[in-house]
Amino acid sequence: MTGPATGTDVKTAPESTQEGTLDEQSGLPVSRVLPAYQQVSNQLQELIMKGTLAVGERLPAEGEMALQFGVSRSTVREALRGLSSQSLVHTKRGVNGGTFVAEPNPEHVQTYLETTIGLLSVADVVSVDEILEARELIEVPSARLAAVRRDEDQLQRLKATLDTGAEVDLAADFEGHKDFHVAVMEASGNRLLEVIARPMFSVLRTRFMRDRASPEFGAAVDRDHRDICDAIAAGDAEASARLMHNHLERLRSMYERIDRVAPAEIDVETAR
Amino acid sequence: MTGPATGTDVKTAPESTQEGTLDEQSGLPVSRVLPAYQQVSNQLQELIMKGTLAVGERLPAEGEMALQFGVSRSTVREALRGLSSQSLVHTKRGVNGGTFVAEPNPEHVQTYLETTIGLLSVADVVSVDEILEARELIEVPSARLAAVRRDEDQLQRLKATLDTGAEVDLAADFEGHKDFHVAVMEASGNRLLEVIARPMFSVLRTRFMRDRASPEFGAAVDRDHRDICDAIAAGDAEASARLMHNHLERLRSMYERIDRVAPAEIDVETAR
DNA sequence: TCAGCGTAAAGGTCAGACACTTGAGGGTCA
DNA sequence: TGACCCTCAAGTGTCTGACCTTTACGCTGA
Repeated sequence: MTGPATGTDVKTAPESTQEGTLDEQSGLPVSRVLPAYQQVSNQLQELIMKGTLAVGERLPAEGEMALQFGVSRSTVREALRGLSSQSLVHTKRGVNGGTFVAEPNPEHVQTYLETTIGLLSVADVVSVDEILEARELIEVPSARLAAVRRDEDQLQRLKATLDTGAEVDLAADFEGHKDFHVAVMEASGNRLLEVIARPMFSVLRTRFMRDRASPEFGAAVDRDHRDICDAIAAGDAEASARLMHNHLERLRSMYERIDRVAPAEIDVETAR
Repeated sequence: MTGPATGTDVKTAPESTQEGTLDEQSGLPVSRVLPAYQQVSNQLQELIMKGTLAVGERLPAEGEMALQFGVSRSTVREALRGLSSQSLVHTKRGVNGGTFVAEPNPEHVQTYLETTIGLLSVADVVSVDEILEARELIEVPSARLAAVRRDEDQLQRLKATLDTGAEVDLAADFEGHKDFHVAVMEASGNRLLEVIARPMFSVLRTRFMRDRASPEFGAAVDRDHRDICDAIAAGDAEASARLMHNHLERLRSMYERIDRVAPAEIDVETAR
């Protein structure tokens, strides 16, 4: 079993700890000792990152870890809460319950990025323009890749996001619009890009509600989507990229119009 | 003041809670009630995201929150640990200490992404190829943007990453290589892209150690950097993009060669 | 064979106590 | 008057030890 904690008494190790802030001989606002829960958390995180604790492996029970680290169970629990909110571990109750090393999961990353980019955006650390630009940088080449790589399955799913016809209600329609872009990302065959791009959609969608968009606009968006889909289906990489570019330009102009009318109206739900 | 917690007794609200897993009528592995610390954490997070709790604002003391939420202090602390490990809050000890809503900070996001992408990579959820591809998608247009947007300051910093001459030791040299790419990202003027791209550098650097690269290779890399820098200085967008593309191709071929020799050797520190 | 029950292991929660940090305010001395 | 030190209090950090809740597993009896 080789318990993960190597009997390192946490308390007796306040030597070379570094904090989130500056340190290094300018020692002004830095308290030399990290809280015990931080140290425990760091040590466990390191063990996980190094692979010493394999994915899926069960950590010792909280009480045992407390003994091994030489701290109380509460301290261990606080450390664990931090790790679990980073999705590095997850816990199960009951017999055969315990704390397990979580398998890395893109969805968690997306959730995190969504809230974080959202916060960066409302705090104006990054502007909507920057998000739009980043989105374009990623989505245009993605469309190009999708045209070349998409398999039959992905193409079907892509088409399915358009198949809602014209008679469905607006809400579902706009959900479909988002799904379209997600489907393109998926067809691009690069999961990392997908993980990064999806949160951007969400943030933009949250910042601008769809209700501002006119029906004609919605129709234009729909047409764009169909054109892009056709290009991807035909395997025409350049056309896909070009059409996606134009499409995003259209969206950008809409965002800008909305932003002029109601600058930075936050948290209103839905939009494209 | 309006305490953030609206007196909602956590315990009396196990109704429509949803868990991270499935729910919705397939109720097999889902326990209906979220742990109290989760509920507290969720409520606080919502207050922060909605802006009800402003950035920099101080939350009530742990004991007070415990009263307001109707839970024990330990439960509140566990909730807080989760939030603080997501960098949503931070705590300070001493008089005038407490828990404060953290201002969104790109560095935290980068740290998180670095560990996460690293894990996704070693777990083979995303391949090195995908990271390289994503990097290229982001860095090539970034070079293009940098050529157009860079101000004098950024240009100086960019040049500074090259100025190490030829006589410095290898380690510093390779640090400089990384700095070069960071400087290009910075000159692109899009902080979101920077936040996303930097962790990719780090992950790649961690997966491949520099020692495998021959000296001639290092020289070639250096030449590439200088050429790119010149193009950016000249404001030649297309040349910048093209040169960056070629440069990344060169790097990719190196990564591939290394990977053939020593597939997936992890955590050896340094590389380009 | 199978339903039902009991049990024990492990996480979840609580209460209360004490230790440690650190800014503020006041007092002292030059 | 001004610099320094001391003390105090608020608030986080940590510990202890108890009890509750969840849940897989195995035993028991029909």
